[in-house]
Amino acid sequence: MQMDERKRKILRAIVLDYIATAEPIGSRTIARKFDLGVSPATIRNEMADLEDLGFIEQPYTSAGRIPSDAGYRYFVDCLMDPQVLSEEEKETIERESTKRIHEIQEVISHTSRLLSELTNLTSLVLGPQKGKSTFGKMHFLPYQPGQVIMVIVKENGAIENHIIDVGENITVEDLQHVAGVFNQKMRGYSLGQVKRSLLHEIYGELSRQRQLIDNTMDMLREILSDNEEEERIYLGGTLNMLNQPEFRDLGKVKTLFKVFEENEPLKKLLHPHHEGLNVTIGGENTLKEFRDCSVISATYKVNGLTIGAVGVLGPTRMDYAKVIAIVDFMTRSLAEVLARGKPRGY
Amino acid sequence: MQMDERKRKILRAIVLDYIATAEPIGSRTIARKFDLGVSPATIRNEMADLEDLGFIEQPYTSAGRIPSDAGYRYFVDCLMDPQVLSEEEKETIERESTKRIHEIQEVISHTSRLLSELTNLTSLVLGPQKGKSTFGKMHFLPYQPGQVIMVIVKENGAIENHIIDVGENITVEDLQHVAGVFNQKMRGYSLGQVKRSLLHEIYGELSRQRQLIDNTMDMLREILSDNEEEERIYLGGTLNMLNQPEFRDLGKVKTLFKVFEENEPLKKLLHPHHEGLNVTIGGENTLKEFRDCSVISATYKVNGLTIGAVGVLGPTRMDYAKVIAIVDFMTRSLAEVLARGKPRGY
DNA sequence: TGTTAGCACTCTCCCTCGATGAGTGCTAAC
DNA sequence: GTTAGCACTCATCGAGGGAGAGTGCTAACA
Repeated sequence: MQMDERKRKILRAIVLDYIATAEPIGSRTIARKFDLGVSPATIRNEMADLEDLGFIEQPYTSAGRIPSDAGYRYFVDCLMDPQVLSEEEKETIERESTKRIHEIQEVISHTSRLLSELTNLTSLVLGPQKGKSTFGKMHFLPYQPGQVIMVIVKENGAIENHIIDVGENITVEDLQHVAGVFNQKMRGYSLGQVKRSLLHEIYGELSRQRQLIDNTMDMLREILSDNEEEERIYLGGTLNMLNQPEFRDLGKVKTLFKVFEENEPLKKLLHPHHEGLNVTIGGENTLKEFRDCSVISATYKVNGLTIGAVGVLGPTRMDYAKVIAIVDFMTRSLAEVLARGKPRGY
Repeated sequence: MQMDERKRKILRAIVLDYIATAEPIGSRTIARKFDLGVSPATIRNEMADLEDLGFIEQPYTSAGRIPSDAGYRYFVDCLMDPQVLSEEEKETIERESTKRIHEIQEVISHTSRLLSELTNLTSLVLGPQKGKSTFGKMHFLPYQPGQVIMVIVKENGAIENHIIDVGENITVEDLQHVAGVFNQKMRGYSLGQVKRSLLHEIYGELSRQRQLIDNTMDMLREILSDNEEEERIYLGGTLNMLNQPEFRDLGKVKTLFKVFEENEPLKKLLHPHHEGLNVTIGGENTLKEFRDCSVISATYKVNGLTIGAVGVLGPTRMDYAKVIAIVDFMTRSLAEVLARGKPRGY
């Protein structure tokens, strides 16, 4: 048995209606709502075929049909009318993206909020991967007696400062000397790359300031370690899930929200199978908690380099066309923002 | 009608049982579970009195009784056995608090997590109020061509850095001069306090670096404005609410979680009526969303100065004795941690 | 051969009804 | 003042039945 034009039309009708109403739909209703020019009986026959093909299923005997994961997949791949955003929506996104932005955090939280507001679903945003956390330059500034501020500029432009104890009898010259040696020896290295020999050299040149060096190295270790914290995924609009009829069950809500508190599963959800836009439907998700959910995700690039991803999580019964359009537009807008005014910190 | 010893015993039994089971309790069950030496009928009479006094109520005719807000209040004020934490619990808290802590953020998130884990309720933590954000000292460091890093040390010890554009033709001497003037004129002032005359002076002395001054002032305005962001309340264990039978209703969950997303209502919840430990029961909360909830909150001090507050939010039917003990112990532990190794940023 | 009308059948949903049981308030006896 | 007895109330639960939506099958039709 093969798909023909009429079967396609009927499948399309079923998916569209189910997305809109969340109710199983029967042959009679299809005939009434969608003008297919055939009687309910004919539609019934076709529906039996579509069920054999695995595209639709019945929650129970003599209920209407609902799309299966495969049905949604076929719909997304072959049946869906690509949608363009309304001017209003485009404007909302662009208005946000023209705001001046200082910190990468702000970009992420804006994006996340916008995505969830526009889709009424939950948004996932993976910020730009930090550039390699390699040592750029170091400065010391006076702070309290016995303490100095160590300012580290990484090669990716991020700046961090920490206070370190130096003891009372360190002079400004000592500090300048230490900073000078570090700046000369360590530029471009991450801490993992600092070889023993290099350490040796540093300790050799700075034997007098032993304790200062130790403290400095401790801090550097912390700052330059590729902190996995950075890969945190930002969630937005989790409460929107509560509005979905498929989450009327408190147990489901609980397991879902529990997963939201962890980072790893979300990362898995967002990590793309390939570059560009991904649609993952229901059981295609590896995690069983999300077998009723779909994810539309997309990576974004700056200067031809993929640096992050955004996504939208919703029930399998989501408005794919619309969400895809939003995610697509959003990644473009985001890439633009990042390319234009490179915010600090990545 | 007055409370007597037997009425007190019965009220205590009702509250204790309802806290444990979340089920209305009847005279027969009280007689069976609690050995009061009187028959159910006697208890019934007393319960009628307690209802007249407003301490208990019936969800519907011929159901058992449950404590009213006033009943809980009487219980907390007069009937409750103060509880001491188990050694195990004390140890858990103290183990956490001996960890070395760098950032105030970490202290807050630890506290929040611990509180919600120990109580199985939702925790609220208001971090130490930042000290006055007055200008301490300023440094400039080289960054990119045309940009410098401005490092601001506030008088409360917090350090922030920002990048500002300076144009190509600024020399190191110019920068030093600017920093010098600011350091001399502005120490100890918050931005609101910078008088026109002072600004005048600064502009007068630095007329050559007009643009740099403008940019610097912009940044300072941002950094020194008493950012209300700082007063954010940290929530922990919000999901614990889902385990409470009183939130089996999805509608309630939704409104509750919606409030959780805002800051102002939570602040109101936590802001103490008086120093030390506060118990706010049900309708005593001003917000209607929390009329089924109670809050145990407490302020904490460092050097005799109240600097923040923690709290636990749960259904009115919570184990007051235990939660009070935990919150109390926690604030002490927190004060200790903060007094010992003063983390940066407040 | 594909399409359609008719029809019996199935299954959920919702309402009603009665039994059950917990708990009460009242009364009268102790 | 306390207690036993009793009639009464009301939520909960399960069974039963009607309504309604939808199906699959069959036979007639183009």
